[in-house]
Amino acid sequence: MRDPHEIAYLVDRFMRRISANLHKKALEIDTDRIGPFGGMIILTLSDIEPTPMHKLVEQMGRDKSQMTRAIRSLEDKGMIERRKCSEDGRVSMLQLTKKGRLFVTQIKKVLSQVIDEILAPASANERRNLIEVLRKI
Amino acid sequence: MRDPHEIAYLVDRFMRRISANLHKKALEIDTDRIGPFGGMIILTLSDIEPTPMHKLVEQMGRDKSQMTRAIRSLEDKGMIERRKCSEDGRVSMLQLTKKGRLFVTQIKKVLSQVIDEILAPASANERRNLIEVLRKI
DNA sequence: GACATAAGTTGATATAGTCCACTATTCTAT
DNA sequence: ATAGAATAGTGGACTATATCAACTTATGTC
Repeated sequence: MRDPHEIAYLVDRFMRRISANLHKKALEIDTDRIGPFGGMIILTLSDIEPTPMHKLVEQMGRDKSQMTRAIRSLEDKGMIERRKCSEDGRVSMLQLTKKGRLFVTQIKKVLSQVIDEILAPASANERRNLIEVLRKI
Repeated sequence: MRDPHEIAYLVDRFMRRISANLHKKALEIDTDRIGPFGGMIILTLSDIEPTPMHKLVEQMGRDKSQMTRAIRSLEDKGMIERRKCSEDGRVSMLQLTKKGRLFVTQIKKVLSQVIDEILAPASANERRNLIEVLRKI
């Protein structure tokens, strides 16, 4: 690695481009003002639901108090449902509502466009490798 | 690409791990409470200084008003110097102070440790490819 | 010189992240 | 069986980042 910080810089740029492009394109579908963080939660949830909150926190690497508030906001907007876990009185199980699931399909559509645009300069092979390495680490 | 959002998710995780690990290790050297954004600015600046502010804004993909404030804060902490450009009365030229440059060498040291740890599971070849693809896009 | 444009600043507001203390459960070891 | 540790989630206070629009000053253009 030539410059130790170059990779941090590149990854930051990459993430930032995704956010910026997504923001532009998602304005029309994000009628409830879910925002990027909310969108990320819903996407993650769609992979692992139903799930207790602490799993989501772990998966996303966020602070739990932050998650509490974000979840409540999404609940208020009708995207997420929470119910008490019967086996463990401490945990809330989270899952998407019908509205939430519909929203997920919309975000995925837009997101895949955005990612596709950004990855355009890379060959199919390079993309595969990129994803593989990212998974590994 | 199997899941359109997987890559966004992976990149986010990657960036987040860098930030979190860096945060832990950088507490001792960040005596002035520069913070992650400030650190990023100083690193970027070390590559392109001296530079007008709008170049920095462009390079980092941030909002210019945000940059104004961050720069002033770094100036107050003695990391950055700004002087008027003689050719164009509108632009401020930015460059690191001696203190700023010293700080850069410290961050780089810590950052390279962090990146190295995170990239540990990837082979040298994979790392090279990763960086190359990121540069391309 | 009138006018559009660009660099940077300021204000207001919104969103995200951090840290700590707290409650209510559940687990563990005696 | 129960005292004490650990875990899931909540709430408060605070800081850091981000966004957007209005504004000032200086440059370029016609």
